[in-house]
This record gives sequence, C-alpha cells and structure tokens, in this order.
Amino acid sequence: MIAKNVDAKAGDRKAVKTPQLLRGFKDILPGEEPYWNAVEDAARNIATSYSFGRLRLPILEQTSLFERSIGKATDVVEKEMYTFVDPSNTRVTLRPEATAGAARAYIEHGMVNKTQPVKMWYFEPMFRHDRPQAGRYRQFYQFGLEAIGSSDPILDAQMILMTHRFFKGLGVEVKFLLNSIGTEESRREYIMELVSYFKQFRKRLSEVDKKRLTKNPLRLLDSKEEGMDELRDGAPQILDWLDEDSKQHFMKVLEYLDEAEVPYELNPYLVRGLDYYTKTVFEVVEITDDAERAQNSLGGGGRYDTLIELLGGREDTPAIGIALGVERVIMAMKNQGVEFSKEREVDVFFCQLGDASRKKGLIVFEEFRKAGVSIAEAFGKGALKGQLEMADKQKAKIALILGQKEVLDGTIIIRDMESGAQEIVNIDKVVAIVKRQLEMMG
RNA sequence: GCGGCCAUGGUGAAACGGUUAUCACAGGGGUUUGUGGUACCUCUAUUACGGGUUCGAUUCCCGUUGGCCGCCCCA
Repeated sequence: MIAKNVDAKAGDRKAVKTPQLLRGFKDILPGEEPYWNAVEDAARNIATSYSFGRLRLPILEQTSLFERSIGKATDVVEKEMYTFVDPSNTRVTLRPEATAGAARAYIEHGMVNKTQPVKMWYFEPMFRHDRPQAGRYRQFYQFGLEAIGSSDPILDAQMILMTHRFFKGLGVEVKFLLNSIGTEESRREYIMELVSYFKQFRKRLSEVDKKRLTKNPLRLLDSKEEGMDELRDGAPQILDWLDEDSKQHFMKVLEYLDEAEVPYELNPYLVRGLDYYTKTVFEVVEITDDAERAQNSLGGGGRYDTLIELLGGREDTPAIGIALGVERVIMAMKNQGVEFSKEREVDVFFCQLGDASRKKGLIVFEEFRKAGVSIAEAFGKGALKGQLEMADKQKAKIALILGQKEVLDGTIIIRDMESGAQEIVNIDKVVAIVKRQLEMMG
C-alpha cells in the first residue's frame, strides 16, 4: 500500500512540467561570473580612462526609432526585432542595438550644448530574434562606445585603439578589418556601378547572389558562392569611388593606427548591415587557428555621420561608435585559454559546532567582514569535518573553530590550514591576531 | 528564414532490440554526533517530450522541443 502511494506521488510530480528557457535565451550562472566580471571591469576601466560616461538606456523604445535609424530593409529590422503593441497602443521594440538609442538620447537631452564630442559607453543586453547558434543568442550583451559630435579621424583611430587595449587586457588576440564606405552619395553611385558590373554576369550568379544583386549588392563582394572569386577580381573597388573628403579621412585614420601600432587589415569587401554607417567601418575578429567558425566576429562599428540629423537632431553632427558582443568576447577568452579558478577563494573559514557557537559566530563573522578580512562560513553544516573540507576547498589559510567549550571560555581556536597547528586565543582578540597572521603569510 | 547533424543523472561518457540502465567526477548524508587535502558506506535518471513498430525500445520510425554546424545575417 505504501509503495503504491509513493508511486502515485511520483506520478503526480511528473505531471507538472517545468517551464523551459525560451529558445535562444540563456541563464548566466554564478560559475560564469568570473568571466563576466573580468569583461565588465575591463570595459569600465578602458571607457572611464578615456573619459567616456556611462549611459543606461531603456530596453524598450518606440519601434520607429529603429526603423528610421537602422533601416527598414535591413535584416535586423525586417525580421529580427521583438516588436509588439503595448497596453497604451504604442508600437514598441526590445532594442536590437544601442546606437539608435544613444543618438536619440543625445538629441532629446540637448547634448549638443555640451563639450563635443560627447563620449558615452554602455554594457547592456540587446534582443534579436535570429536563429540561435554558438555565440549567437536572442538576448545578448553588448559593450559599446559612442562619440557624438566630432568628425575628427583621430576619434576613429582612438576607438579602435581602445578596443585593441581592451582585448589585450583580457588576453585575447584580435585584429581589425577596416574599410571606408564613404558618404551616402558616393556609396549610392558605387553600388549602381557594382550592380551594372555584376548584371553582365547574371547567368553565372547563384540564386543567393541574384537576390543580393537587388537586396544587398555590397554583399556580392564577400560572397562564398562558387566562381565568384574571378568575377570579384574585375569588380569596381569602393575605395576608387570615394569622395575626396572620405578618402582623406580614411587615410588619416590609417596613419593614426600605424602610429599607434594597432594591427589591422584593409578589407574592401567589408560592409556593415545597418544603414546608418558612413565612412570608416570596421570589424574586430579573433586571431585563431580554427579560423573557420562563422561567429568569429567579436564586434564592429563605424561612423554614423548622418544619423543624428536623420533622427531630427542638428545638421552636421558626425559621430562614431563600436559595439562588442560580450558572449563572444567570453567565448574567445575561453578559446584562448584564459582561465579563472572555479572555487571561490577566501583567507579565513569559520567553523561552528552547536547552536550557541553558531549564534556567536554570526557576530564573529561580521567583525571579520567589517575588518576587511575575506572570510567564509557554513552555518548550514553540522559536522566539523565537512566544514574543514569546505575550508580546504576554498583554499582558506586559516580556519577558526568555535565549539561549545570555547563559547563558555570566551575563546576560539585558530588553525593554520597548512601546518595543522592550532592555538587557543581570546575571542575578543581574534580579529587582530588573525589579521597579523595573514599579513605575515603574505 | 533555408539546409544538415545530434539529444542517456549536475558534468563527461558506456550499454549487438532482451533481466533491478553501467562507470567516473561533482553534489548530499554518514563511518558511534569536536578536526580538512586521503579511505569506506550510502543517496541522487520513469534514457528531452509525445506518438508509433515490436512479445519486448536507451537502441528502429514519425512528430514536437532544444542544442550544434553551414547558409542568410550579425554581436
């Protein structure tokens, strides 16, 4: 009979389905924290030391913001946005990126009146309903930098330099792919030229490439379809079609980068998928042996000289920005063997025995914490053995043992975890004594 | 959005269609309730979910869900 009951219970429990993680979404568990901390610290440090101010934007924006800035015909806007109508009947979208929001904030808060350029950084989640893959999630974090209000090419170079430093600090080897896509006008002319060039070979183009011919001609240049290599060789080069100003600008950027010894490669086929880019565009890729992974792009960016005006801000407010995919940065760190110890490490571990000592322990623990000593406990555990095991795992240098007897005597045991030597001291002096011992151990 | 590969405990793996699904690690509890880095004992899976074929399915088939890879695109 009893057995039957148990079975029935087990059956009931089974009937409850645990809700699952949404596709493409991910829990970031405490075990991952060392990586996230490292990246966020590096981001904050590099941004702050170049006097960028932190920008915290809302996750939700009006849909039109993205349609107007990123471009209605882009993949991001066309099929990847989380868009819905909110209860007050407004069309809203979970931001797929932050540059549009940054531009909006710049205009809305009259930042034209501040010293230009206005430099800001962010480290926030973005949302795109794309097909998930390794390093590609529907909610992902971006670390980004924006400098709005200056057209000086040195800013382009500086931003790339900052990114370079950022990765160096994290132990990831990267290089930059650079190109200039000029102004909207020069680009339009170039695209027309490009399309008419490829049209001659229409018959030789694959289905994908035919689509590109009308949808995204620039993409023809880095097509991986068969036979494209030869066709591409005869194709017009964008750099030849740049207007004089863009050309000069790009030359300057390269000069600065050479000066700063930042490794880069020119890639005349690099185009970015968002409409607002102008002039300098770039991508950061990991330098790795198993090179042919699709998601080896860690981030990218470029100038967006016309975006502010496009969104109704002051004419001629040039700007530049970069965004890095945090999950991909972490992937690259792991890929390149950047390790963090998994166990939390502490200097002191507090062991208690019995209720009275646990009670007392609450206070002792607090005193150590206030004194700035890294200390851990396991009040939930009973046996001393288990507690010492934990102390060992967490690489504690000193274990404190407080039992019934010690509570009565007003003492506590200090155990040197390496030698196993123990001494009994007055509990009121334990903080000072332990601090001194730790200093001596280094 | 299109094409392909895959799915066994917290993790990594094993099991020619056939008895209580095996092993390691991690985790919990213990080895007469006060001493760790060893040892021993013990516990932790209706084999992703739902159907089908079969006397019998972890193993075969279909669907769903999810992951991964390529394309598209991007971070």
